[in-house]
Amino acid sequence: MAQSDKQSPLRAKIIQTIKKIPRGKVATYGQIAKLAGNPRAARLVVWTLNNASENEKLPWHRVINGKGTISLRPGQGYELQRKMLEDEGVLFGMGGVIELKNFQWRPR
DNA sequence: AACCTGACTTCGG
DNA sequence: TCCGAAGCCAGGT
Repeated sequence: MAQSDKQSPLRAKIIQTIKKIPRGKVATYGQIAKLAGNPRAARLVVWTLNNASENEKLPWHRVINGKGTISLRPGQGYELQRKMLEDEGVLFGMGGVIELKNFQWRPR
């Protein structure tokens, strides 16, 4: 009853989750979506980042896709994100692939 | 109101 | 293992 929540609770949840990603680690869109409560909201994470990344100061660079690669395209922020991750200690393999088994954030 | 887009994920061939 | 299509959520046009 009572639908007092008109805003999207997921959006706030997603933001909080991303803010919890520790430095030197990365998380996937699906992972964040799942932690936020909707494993199917991977695309919602994208939308949220684009809208709140600067407002909430989110570590958007720590969010990558499930393949372990940066989803951004060269010239669209790819180089920047990669640089920021490398600066935190995240290593890239051939093809710009990050070993998730070593760098993926694991909340407990 | 309908269609399209977006830094995705998952399944099938 | 790689490629293509479908599914998902919300906002913009």
